[in-house]
Amino acid sequence: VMILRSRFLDARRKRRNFSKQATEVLNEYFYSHLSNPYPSEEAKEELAKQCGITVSQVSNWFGNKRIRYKKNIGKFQEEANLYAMKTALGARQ
Amino acid sequence: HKDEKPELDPNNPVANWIHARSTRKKRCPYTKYQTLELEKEFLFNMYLTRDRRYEVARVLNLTERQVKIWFQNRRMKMKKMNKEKTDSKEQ
DNA sequence: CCGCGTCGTAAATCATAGCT
DNA sequence: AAGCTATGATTTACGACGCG
Repeated sequence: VMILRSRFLDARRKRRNFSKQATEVLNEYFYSHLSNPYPSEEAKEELAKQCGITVSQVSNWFGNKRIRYKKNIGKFQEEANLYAMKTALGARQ
Repeated sequence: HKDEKPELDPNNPVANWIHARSTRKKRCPYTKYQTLELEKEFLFNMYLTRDRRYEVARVLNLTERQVKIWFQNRRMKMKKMNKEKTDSKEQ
């Protein structure tokens, strides 16, 4: 318990980038809902659980992602194609 | 197919997103002094009376609308902080 | 109908983690 | 190691909707 507690406090003191896997999950949702990338509260909770982050952090991530994507779609084209392909392959099974 | 969304323009995915109106005032960060005074007022009471709002706005050179919105945002911030505190407490 | 409440968000900005 | 950029968080400002 103390370990978990101190880990939480440390995490607040020092921001860490999210794990590769977490970012993967968030990007998959983002690009597979590109025409409406606004997860419901329930969807946010599910994403938070999958990513091991809080719902607030999921909201922050989507807010940042939407505005940064919109501001420079070209920069994200490669990433968009990658995840589009990923979900297309995933949909086959 | 599971295309339940009426995709209007596949070439412009952003078209359907929420966009701020062009008339929206650009965000203008408040000074340390303004923020400090607003925090002091918030400590005094989380909700403004009409004449406190007028007075705070006058002293800080903000509009009454800005002061009103600052308090609204500040209450939401407090709520978020409380939630995080209680969330970490249980288990 | 008004005015202020919350909720969710846009957009700008802040802070700094982590590359190059 | 320094500088730079990407990334997560926070700060203003609204739109949508609710209540009295």
